[in-house]
Amino acid sequence: MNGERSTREGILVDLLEEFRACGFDGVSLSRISEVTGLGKASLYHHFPGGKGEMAQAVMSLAGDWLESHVFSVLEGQGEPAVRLESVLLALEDFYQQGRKSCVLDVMPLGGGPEVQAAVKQVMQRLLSGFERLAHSAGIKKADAKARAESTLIGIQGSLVVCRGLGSTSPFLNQMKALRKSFLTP
Amino acid sequence: MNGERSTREGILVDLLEEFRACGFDGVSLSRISEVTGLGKASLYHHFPGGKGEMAQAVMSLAGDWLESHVFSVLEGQGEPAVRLESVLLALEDFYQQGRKSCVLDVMPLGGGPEVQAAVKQVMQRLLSGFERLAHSAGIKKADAKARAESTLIGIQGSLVVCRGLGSTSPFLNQMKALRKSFLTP
DNA sequence: GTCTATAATAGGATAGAC
DNA sequence: GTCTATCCTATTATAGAC
Repeated sequence: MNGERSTREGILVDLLEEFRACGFDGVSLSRISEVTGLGKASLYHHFPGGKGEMAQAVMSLAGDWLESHVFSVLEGQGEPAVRLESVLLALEDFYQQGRKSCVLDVMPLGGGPEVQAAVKQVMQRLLSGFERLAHSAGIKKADAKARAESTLIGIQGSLVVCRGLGSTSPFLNQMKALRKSFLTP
Repeated sequence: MNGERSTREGILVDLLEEFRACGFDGVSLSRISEVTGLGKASLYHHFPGGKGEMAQAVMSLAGDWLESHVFSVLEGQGEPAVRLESVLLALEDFYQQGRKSCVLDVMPLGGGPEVQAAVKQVMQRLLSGFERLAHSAGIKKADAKARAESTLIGIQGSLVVCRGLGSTSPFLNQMKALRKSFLTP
């Protein structure tokens, strides 16, 4: 159960944790009822659309978080190296050094068309954001695009491998590699 | 429904497709009954342990496939470049150029301890196999280890991104990158 | 080995009182 | 806004005939 009980925002924090830990199909309303401390009927008061709406709201929350911690930095101004470091620190925090899975990985299966559309949109924005960061550091367009794709792949893949191995080092190694080579010509 | 109907092997091929498309929690026995053309009771004849045993059997099938198409090559003899190409072709076929998800990604969530152990074991074997291939091409141990990890991450990550974007190019780009740089000093 | 039928449970969702 | 109680359906699983 979260600190901010009973507000939609407080519930959403719990929902995000559950959904990214178990995936859409792996989360049950009974379980959500437990972790939030709210009865099922109360959950339907906050999310009349049921589990599907909860999933969409979680994607929306993740999108908001990315907006303020990642997109705004990637698409903003300032030293490329500083912006990169800021984004990587945010990601390390969000994924808890590789202990937590990514909603972009676990939500599409079973999540319905709206969730899948949200996943696609977020991935595209991440790609263009990283591309822009690389480009603003003087890296040529085609190369910047390739680096952005490799970066998204590296984040997602390392989280998958961390989950499979029960280790955080693949993610941490990946972050290290990005620091070393993302902006290097 | 598969060609080899009613044999455990034939059923398993269908099971693999379902499980990797929907994940453990996303697959229902009704659905399995549909795609195999067998009644639920018949499924329990082949897999007395139910859904959990089916999942373990699928991991086992995937393991067998990897054994003959990937592990045996990575751990075998021959020109490194030839072995690499052989493995990459096998993977492109298995994942249908990026259209199919990997069980190592989608099965751990909900799959139970046995499935998770199988995932871990397979990932470790892939890591040591790719490391060995790199090492046999004259790449130093630490570098070979890092390349192996990046390779597994690249495969898993690109499949996640393909699924999210509804495109096969991330996976195909990743394969191209491996061909270009995995064995390059 | 496969079927029909059925049990037992869990899941998502709603009604209506407070 | 939250609760208890309930509904309906889907799900996993089994029994027993053929």
